[in-house]
Amino acid sequence: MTGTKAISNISIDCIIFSFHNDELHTLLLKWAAGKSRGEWALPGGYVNYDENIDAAASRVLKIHTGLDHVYLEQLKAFGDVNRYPKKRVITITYFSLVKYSDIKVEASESVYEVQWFPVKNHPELIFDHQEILQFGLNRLKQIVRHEPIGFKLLPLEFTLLQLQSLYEAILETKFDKPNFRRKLLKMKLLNDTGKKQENVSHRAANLYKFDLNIYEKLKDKGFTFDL
Amino acid sequence: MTGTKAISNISIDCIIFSFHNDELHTLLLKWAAGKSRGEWALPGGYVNYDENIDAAASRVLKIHTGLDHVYLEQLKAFGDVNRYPKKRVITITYFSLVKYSDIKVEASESVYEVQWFPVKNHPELIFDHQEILQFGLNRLKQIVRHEPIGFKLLPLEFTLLQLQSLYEAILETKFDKPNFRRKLLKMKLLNDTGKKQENVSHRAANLYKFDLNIYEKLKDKGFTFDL
DNA sequence: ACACTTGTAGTCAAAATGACAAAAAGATGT
DNA sequence: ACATCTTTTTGTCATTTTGACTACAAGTGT
Repeated sequence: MTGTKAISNISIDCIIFSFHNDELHTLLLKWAAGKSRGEWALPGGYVNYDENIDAAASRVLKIHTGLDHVYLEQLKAFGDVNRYPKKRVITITYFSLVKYSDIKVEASESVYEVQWFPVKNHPELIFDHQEILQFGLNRLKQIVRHEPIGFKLLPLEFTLLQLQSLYEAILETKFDKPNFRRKLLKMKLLNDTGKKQENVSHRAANLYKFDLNIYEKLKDKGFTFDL
Repeated sequence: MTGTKAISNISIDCIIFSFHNDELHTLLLKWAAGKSRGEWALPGGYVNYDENIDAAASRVLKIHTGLDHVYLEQLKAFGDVNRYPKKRVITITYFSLVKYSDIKVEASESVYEVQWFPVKNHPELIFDHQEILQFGLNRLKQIVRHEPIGFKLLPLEFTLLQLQSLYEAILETKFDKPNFRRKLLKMKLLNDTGKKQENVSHRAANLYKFDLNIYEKLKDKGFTFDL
């Protein structure tokens, strides 16, 4: 409470998910200073006294990705006594879904090394961050099946196969292509843009757009997105 | 850090759900001392320095219900700057599902008045507790549809109609009786106890028991409980 | 014996699902 | 220009699931 504005025992950690190369990725950073130099960790920071925790999470996210106004949702508070070795710190974790193309990873401060890692193949993480990431993955699996948020990981316009690959990566299953297409189109949540894929060496697929408005309307009428 | 073991800026609040009289209820308590005397609130308390947050939640739950080893899950951390008027306190909320018959409400300390209220008709709550309760209700709606936890609100042995009423209360819908029965029985998660209802002035219904073991096995094989 | 209440079984058309087959649309190479 | 290859897109079909009912069964209470 002297010069610092930060609350010393409450931190924020963010899992930042993106999807590219047919794999789900998460953004990790390597500490360049202090005792934990060289260790990989989730992006994080402390909550300030005059700052709501959601605002703190947004700030942390912005610092590390440059992004604002992104999907960001609280995951869980982790507060085991010894989760942080130096002192008792409870961390409130968030997870965020971003479009890979929106982020330029090299733009971060020089103190950190920042890198995307496939969630199925990433370096060891510091403290309880591995547990946090695992929890986030499970939560993502849950949510993605019952709410149409997968779209936030894709470009605005996408093909049905991209969408399918996304779900296959997250849910760790395979779908039948014609059936997946049928199911999604029947929901009427996708708008045909009329455009087609470009620069592919085969028949170009149609590009679709997710229509949030329609979804909101259907939801009011009792519709629930499922799988 | 002098005489008190409590961390002064991190609290716990619990939503305790139970089901009776065909309605979902939550346990509230009235403060008997201090500035907020006479106001209704969710059961809560502070986290101790040497205590994991989950343990703190269990302790709080036990203090107010006498119950141990109950379904208890973290809901969300609430941390708006001004949520608590006196100072900056972040509260980590939990929700619990208990069997009504397991709890004797009058057993609590004399400083509090403790009472069950239907979630659709309860007094005004202090601070942001109304928001917390609302969030908990929504979360319950979500979870109950995709995981078989509704059973934790019922006696060990229950009739299909009790189960149906429970779901109707939580989800705020009506189901067709024969269809609901068909669906649930097809899941094979209910064991017929052979016993029947007693002391009812009509045909006695069969009593069933939820089989957690079978559920775990099916889940491993990819089964998901749905609605 | 009768009505009354609630539980339980069964019917039936419509919709959804899962497993395919086949046609269509480009791109590429000869 | 043509055949070939790849991926998209459209269809088919048997099976399962759903939703809306009807009918029957088992008890109570009069």
